[in-house]
Amino acid sequence: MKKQTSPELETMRHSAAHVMAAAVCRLFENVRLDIGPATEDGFYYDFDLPHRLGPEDFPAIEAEMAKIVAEDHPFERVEIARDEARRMLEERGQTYKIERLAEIPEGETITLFKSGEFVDLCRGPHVAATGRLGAFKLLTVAGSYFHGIETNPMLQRVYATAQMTQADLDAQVRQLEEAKLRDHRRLGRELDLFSIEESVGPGLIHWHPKGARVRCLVEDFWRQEHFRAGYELLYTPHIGRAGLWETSGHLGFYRESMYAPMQIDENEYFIKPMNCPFHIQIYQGRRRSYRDLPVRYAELGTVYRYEKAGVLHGLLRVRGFTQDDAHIICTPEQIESEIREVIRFARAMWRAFGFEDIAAYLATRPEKAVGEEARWAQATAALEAALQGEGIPYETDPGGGAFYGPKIDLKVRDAIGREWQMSTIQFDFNLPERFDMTYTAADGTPHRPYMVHRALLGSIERFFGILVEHHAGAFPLWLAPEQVRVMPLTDKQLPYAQSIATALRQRDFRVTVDSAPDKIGAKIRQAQVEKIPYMAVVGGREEQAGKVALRHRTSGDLGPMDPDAVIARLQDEVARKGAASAQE
RNA sequence: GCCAACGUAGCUCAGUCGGUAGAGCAGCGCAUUCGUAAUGCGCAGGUCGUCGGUUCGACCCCGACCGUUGGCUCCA
Repeated sequence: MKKQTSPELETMRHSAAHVMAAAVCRLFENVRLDIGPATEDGFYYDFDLPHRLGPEDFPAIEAEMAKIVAEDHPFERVEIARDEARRMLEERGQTYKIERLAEIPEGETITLFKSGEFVDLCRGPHVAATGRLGAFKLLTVAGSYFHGIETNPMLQRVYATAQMTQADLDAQVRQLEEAKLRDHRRLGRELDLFSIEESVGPGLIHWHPKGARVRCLVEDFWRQEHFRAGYELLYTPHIGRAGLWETSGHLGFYRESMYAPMQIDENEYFIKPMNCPFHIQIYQGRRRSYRDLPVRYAELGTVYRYEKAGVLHGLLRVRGFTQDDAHIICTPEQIESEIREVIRFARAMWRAFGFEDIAAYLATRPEKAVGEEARWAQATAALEAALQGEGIPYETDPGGGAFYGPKIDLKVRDAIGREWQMSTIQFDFNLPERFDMTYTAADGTPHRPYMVHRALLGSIERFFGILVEHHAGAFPLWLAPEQVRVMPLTDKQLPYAQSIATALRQRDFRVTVDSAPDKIGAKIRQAQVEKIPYMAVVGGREEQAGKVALRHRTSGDLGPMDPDAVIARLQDEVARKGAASAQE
């Protein structure tokens, strides 16, 4: 996957951030600056000032920026000694900048950038002069902790965007509008897929019939593919005793994400934030031989995690969700082929759902880690070899792994170019130790198995949200909650319409009949709004000929067809799954 | 949790200066039986997020709480 912004654009955006900061300094008193980088789709600048910035300030700031652009100040790069920089910042009361200065490593050249009266400690680069900015627009203001640390003071961050030309900016605004139309929260309500009820609680999902139907289809497919790939499926409880979570270590380092315990008889129980301890119990239920390995346990396990109120977001970030979890327990000899299988599996799964563009991130051993170095090395090598063997482009994040093992995260790109991380393949050197997991090797002695957590879809809730956005609510035929709507032109064709619906239902299609006394145009509009893939219009002509006039939601009128031909066409499209949807 | 904005009918939104609310769509009823994205007429629908305060009087002003949105942090 390639970056979507060019270095020129980034430079221009960063320069725009300086201009915005300069404008804010002109308009308000006592502005202390932090930093103003370019981002993937714009830029921001963090300030601390007594005035509370709000959208009502934007027109003035934008106007001042336009003035600075018109003044066309050159961006002047000045190298400066550290002491001198410090003195200058102290004079100006730029406390955040002084801290930033202290973080610059010894020996690195310190530079300032001047544009008119505005001076900022900055590495650059910048455009030649403030007159060289493209089109820009302020977007929102948000709070942001200095350095992103909660105990630090909160700064005011102004988000903005900039493009080389006004046309590009307009295009970006259109793209934002497009994303808004695809928003799964909006479509979830409009298409009656799911809801979140204030009376029940935030972050808790209610699947309505249509959403539940899609989920069911996703899960059926998921189960079928897992059996085919040699997994065993498990169901495990939703709660477990405190002792279990002590052994697993969750109460030690994960407690703030777990819900308060409940007292049952004399014991404390916790609702599960993860499925792993239960799977391990099943593994531990009897002695395991090397001949039993690999063990592949999979579960659509619903877990509950406390998420801070401010981070909840539709289906993408919730408090109760269903992981498509699996644990692979295997010998050292098996790990490479097992990882490779998982990657293949993930890719096939994504393809079925219409996602082709995949990239990977390999995260290696952090400073603080458990487990022997040799195991880390072997596991990391296995992950890398599998990525190379499967020809998946990847970036390495050195030291980015969890303390308990290295991992690969797989990201997919959706229909409008956004990247989503869902699959994760994660070694765990911690739990096998804590639970003292073993298998008996060929030599009769106990050995410690390797354990891998993996999720393909991530969470069913989140995956469903992404699926809705990817397809803009127009599910491919195999997933559509309603696949065909039969529409009699008048009441006279109602019995014939029913017979067509029955014939399709007998072939397992999801069909309804629109028997409302509306005109055909209104029925079609309704079905289009509901994003139903096929409409079967039946009037007097069709009834006479024993046909239906098939209409597709994007291709339009397909003309009269024999019911058998319709069935053959739909069966073929269902069989092609994601491949079919890509053509739409 | 923190910063900011927001919360009016099922949905989208209007509501002037403080004098207890209105539209479109959806719903329901009646009429219409129609050829590929909206047939007409009528009816009904609200503790203005919740609680408290100010006021003769609060959708409107103030406070607290709940929720939503955009961020910060973290992640599936």
